[in-house]
Amino acid sequence: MLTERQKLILKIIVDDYVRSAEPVGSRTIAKREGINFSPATIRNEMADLEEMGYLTQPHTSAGRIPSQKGYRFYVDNLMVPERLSKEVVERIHQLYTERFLQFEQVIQETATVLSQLTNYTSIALGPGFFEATLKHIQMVPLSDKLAVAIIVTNTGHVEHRTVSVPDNVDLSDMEKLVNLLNDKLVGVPLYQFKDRLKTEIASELKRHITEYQAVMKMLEEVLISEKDERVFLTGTTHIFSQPEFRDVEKARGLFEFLEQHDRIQDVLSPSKEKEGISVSIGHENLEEAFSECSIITGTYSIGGKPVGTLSILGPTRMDYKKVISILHVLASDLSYYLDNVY
Amino acid sequence: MLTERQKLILKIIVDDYVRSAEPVGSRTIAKREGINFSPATIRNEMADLEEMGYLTQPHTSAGRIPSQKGYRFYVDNLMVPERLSKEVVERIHQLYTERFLQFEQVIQETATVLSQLTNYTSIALGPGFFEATLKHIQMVPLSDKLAVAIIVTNTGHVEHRTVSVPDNVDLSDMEKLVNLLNDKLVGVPLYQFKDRLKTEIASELKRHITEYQAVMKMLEEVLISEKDERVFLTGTTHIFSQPEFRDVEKARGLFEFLEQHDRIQDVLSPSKEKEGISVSIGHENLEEAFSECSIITGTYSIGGKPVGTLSILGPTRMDYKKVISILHVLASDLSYYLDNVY
DNA sequence: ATTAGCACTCATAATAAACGAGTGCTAAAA
DNA sequence: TTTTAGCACTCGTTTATTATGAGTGCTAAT
Repeated sequence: MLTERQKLILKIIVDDYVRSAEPVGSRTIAKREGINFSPATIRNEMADLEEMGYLTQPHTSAGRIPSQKGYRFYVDNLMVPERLSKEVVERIHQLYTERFLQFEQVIQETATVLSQLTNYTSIALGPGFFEATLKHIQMVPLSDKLAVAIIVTNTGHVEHRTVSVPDNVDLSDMEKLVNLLNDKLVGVPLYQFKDRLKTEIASELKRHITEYQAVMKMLEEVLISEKDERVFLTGTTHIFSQPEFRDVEKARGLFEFLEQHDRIQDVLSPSKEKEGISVSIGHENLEEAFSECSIITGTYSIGGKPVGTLSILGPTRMDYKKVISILHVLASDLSYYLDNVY
Repeated sequence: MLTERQKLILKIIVDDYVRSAEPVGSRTIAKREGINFSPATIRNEMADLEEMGYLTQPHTSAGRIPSQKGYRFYVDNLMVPERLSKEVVERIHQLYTERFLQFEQVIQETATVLSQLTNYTSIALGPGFFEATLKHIQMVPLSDKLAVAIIVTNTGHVEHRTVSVPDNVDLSDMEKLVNLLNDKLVGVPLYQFKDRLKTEIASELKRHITEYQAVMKMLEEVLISEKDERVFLTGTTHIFSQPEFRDVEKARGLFEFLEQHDRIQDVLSPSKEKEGISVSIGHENLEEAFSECSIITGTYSIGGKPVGTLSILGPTRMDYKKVISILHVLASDLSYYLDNVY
C-alpha cells in the first residue's frame, strides 16, 4: 500500500511527465507548491516507488517516468478529472445544436470535435445496425441481370448492395418478392434475418416462386451482411506530434494498424466495453501495435442501449484527466442528441 | 537539344537513382554495360546536363541526381515502359475474374491491388455520379418528422440522406411526391436535378401540394448533393518506406493533406485529366504538400466515357516506368470490367 | 574529343572531451 | 526514527576535432 506522500509524489510525476514528456527529477518536484520536504526525501520515496514498480528510470542519471502500472494507479486512484474550460463546453454544445442530415454525419462530426479538443487521434465506431430493425426493403432493377437491394432501418441507416438477378426472374417476380420481404421482415432486427430467411421466408417462397433456389441464394447475399459497424478515424496526424512517435518506424506500426478497419472494430467493438468510460493502458491492449499506447473508450447509446463507441488513441503518456472529461461530456451529449432524434 | 550520349547518361542516372536513392557518380555510370567512355568524359557531360538544368548536385563532392526537369525529360522521352512480370499480370487478371457486389468494392479492390503492386500510395476517385442518370427515387418515412430519401442511379450507385419532413405533410402527400419525382426525373442525369426542380417540378408541385414552400425546401436538400466523388486511399504507409520521408515532419505534411478528401478531389478530379495516363512531377502539382511528390494518374471509363481516376502518389524519385505500365493495364482492365457489368 | 592525373570539397563517421542533470549513499540534524 | 545536506558518481547530450572517402573540376597529355 502506498503512503499519502508516495501517492502525492506519483501524482506529481505523472502530471508533470504527461505535460513535458521529460523524466521528472527530485528537484523539480521539491520546487512545486505544497511540497515541504527536500529532494533527498523525494529521492528515497522515488526509489521505493520504483522498487514497487510504479516508476522507471530511462537511465541511471535521469529522473523518473511512470511505468504502465504507475499510470494505472494514477487513473484508478489519483487522477482528478479536469474542469473543462468554457470554450470547450461551448464548442461541444454548439455541435449538437446543428441538425445533421445523415446519421453517419453526427458520428463523424463528433469524432472530429473529439480529436480537435484533445489533440489526439479519435476513433468512433458507428452504430451497429444489427440491433436496428427493418423499416423498409426495396429492390431496384438496373438491368435484366442486376438489381440494387436497399435496406432502410428504423435508425435511418441505409444498407445497399448490388446483386445479380437469377435468370427467369422477371419484374413481377421481383415485385412479389419485395412485398413478401416487407411483409415478413419489417420491424425485425437485422440480426434475425438469417433465421427468418431459412424458416418463414423459405416456405413462403417455395409456394410462389419457381426459381426458388436461385432466389434464395440472392436473398442470402442481400440480407446477410458481414460488416457490422463503421469506423470513423480522425486526426491521425496528431500521432506525429507525440515525441514517442518521432521515430518513423514506430509511427508506421500504428498507421499500418489503423489502415485495417476490421481489426480496429475487433479491438473497440462496444460489446466488449461495459457502459461508461474505460481506459486501456499499454500492454493492456492486447494488440501489439498499441503496446505503447493508451486507449480511452466511451460508449454512446440510443434509448439507453449502447450502440457505438467513441475512443481516443494516444501514447501511454496521455492527458488522461483531460481526455476523460471531454469524452464524458461528448458521449453523453451525443447520446442525448441521438435520443431526441431517433 | 541533348546529344544521344547525354540522353543515355541522363537515363542511366534516373534509373539508377530511382533504384538506389543515392546520388549517382561518374565511376558508377562508367562501369555500366554499354558504356565505353571514361568517367572524365561522363563528368564533362554531367556538368553540361547540370548547366542545362536536368541534374543537380546535393553538394560539391557528391554525384548527381535528376532535377524535376530531368524527370520530366525522362518521362517524356527516355523512359521505356517496364515489361510486367507474369505474376503481376496474373494478379490483375485474377482480380477481375471475381464478381463484386458493390460498385465501390471494385474500385476499392483495384486501388488496393494498385498499391500492393507498386508499393506506393494509391488514390482512386470513385465514379462521379453527376453524370449518372436516375433509376429510382424513394422516400421512406422513419417517423412523422423524419424520412430517408434514397436515390439509385443507373450505375447502381445509391445516395441517401435523412431529411426532416415538414409539418402537415402526411403519408399520402409523400407518396404523391415520390411518384411525381419518379415521373419527372427517371432517366435524368443528377447534375440536371437542380434545374428540373426549379422548372417542371416546382410548377407541378404547386398544383398538387399545399405545403409547397416547405416541400420545395426539403426537395432541395434531397436532390442537390455537394460531394460528387468518393476517395479511396490505400497503402498510405508506403510513404514511410521512402527515404525522402524519413523526416517525420515531411511525412506529416503529406498525411495532413491526405486526410482532406475534398482537397484530394480537387487535385485529381477526372475532368482535369485528359484521357490516358498523365504524370505530374514535383511542383507541377500546384499543391504545396505535393511539391516533392509525383502523381501518376490514369482514367477509367464506362462506355468510353471517363468516370473516375486511378492515381499513384510517390516521391519524385518514383519508378515511373513500372508504375505507368501497371496503371495502364489496371485502368484498361477496370474499364473493361465495368463495361461488361454496366 | 577523350582521358589520365591530381588537388580539392564536403558529408559522414569516429573519437574525445566537457557538461550537467540527476542519482544513491552516508553521516549529521531534527 | 525520519529528514536532509553534502558529495562522489553515472551517463546521456553536446561540442569540437580529426579521419575517411566518394566524387568532383581542371589541366595537360593522348
